[in-house]
Amino acid sequence: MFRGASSLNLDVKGRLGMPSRFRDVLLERCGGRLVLTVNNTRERCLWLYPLDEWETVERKVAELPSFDPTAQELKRFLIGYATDCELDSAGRVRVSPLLREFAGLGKRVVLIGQRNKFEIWDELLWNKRCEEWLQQMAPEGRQLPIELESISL
Amino acid sequence: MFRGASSLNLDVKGRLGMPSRFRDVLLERCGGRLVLTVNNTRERCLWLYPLDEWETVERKVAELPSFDPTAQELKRFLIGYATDCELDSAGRVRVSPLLREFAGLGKRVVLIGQRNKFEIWDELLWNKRCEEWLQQMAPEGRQLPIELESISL
DNA sequence: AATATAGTGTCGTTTAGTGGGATTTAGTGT
DNA sequence: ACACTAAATCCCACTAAACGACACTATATT
Repeated sequence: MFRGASSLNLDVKGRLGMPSRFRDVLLERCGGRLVLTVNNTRERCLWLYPLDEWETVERKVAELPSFDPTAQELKRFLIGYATDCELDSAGRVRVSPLLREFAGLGKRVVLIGQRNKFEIWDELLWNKRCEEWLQQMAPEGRQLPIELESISL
Repeated sequence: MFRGASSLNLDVKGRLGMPSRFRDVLLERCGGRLVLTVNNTRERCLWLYPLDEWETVERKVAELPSFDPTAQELKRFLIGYATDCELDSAGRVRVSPLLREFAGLGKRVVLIGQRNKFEIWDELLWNKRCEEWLQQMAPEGRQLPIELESISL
């Protein structure tokens, strides 16, 4: 399972070097074959899946009801933007201009491990969202969803 | 279980020496393998878990509902920033620049034992918050949550 | 007072991260 | 079908940061 944040930069050719701690795992698990797509749910970032994991996700999404507009859109974006890619000899993946544009990726990006996948954010955007999140959390009387009220970490 | 506060400093490379009283326990319990992440709930500090303990926490967080925005963000931060680390030969852990920045850690930090985990604070921030807490606790008629009303210390 | 040990700083080696050039491939127009 | 252009891929090289080992100092302990 993937975790941890890394601050990285896209080079002029749009390549993103995966942190070395993930390379061996990815090579062994799926031969370095990955799928890069967009996250169109609330946040503007990219999702990076190992190929095998992607395939189960894709199946799940494909099976959503065909007449629900929300499901349709999810399907259209998630599957529509999904791009196969492979780690090069230096452990990098290429991020196409289309995907870069969608997520507003500049030179500096942040890679966030999220268990079965990674999220890729523009660094400025990520920092901005961090600030917003922390401010939202601050108020004393904040209403928390029921599951969080009682969680102990 | 971990208790007690220590005032320590990060060296120029961002390494933090664990107080010796914890080293043997940590080595024995989880081979010195730890997970360092952010606390994004109201306070700005880092959390340091023994690997085994972290895994149960991660599982709890991962199981939160996927469509609740608050739970989503909790997951994004807690798991997103979680960094595996290991005690070096001198009993130190490296704190990445990203994590240092998030928690505003300067040279002087405070390590607080909190039973199943540690908290790591910038010392100045910690002192400031201590003052604030002490002042908040003072008022006589302060409203306590129901669970605290009846606790016996 | 002498010894041990915790805490911290420093040095040298390794490797991760990144940039750049050369070759190949694909796309486009004539 | 061929040529031309642009982009993608491969390969090598450089730099800076991470890692491991060692050393020093101050505090605590016998």
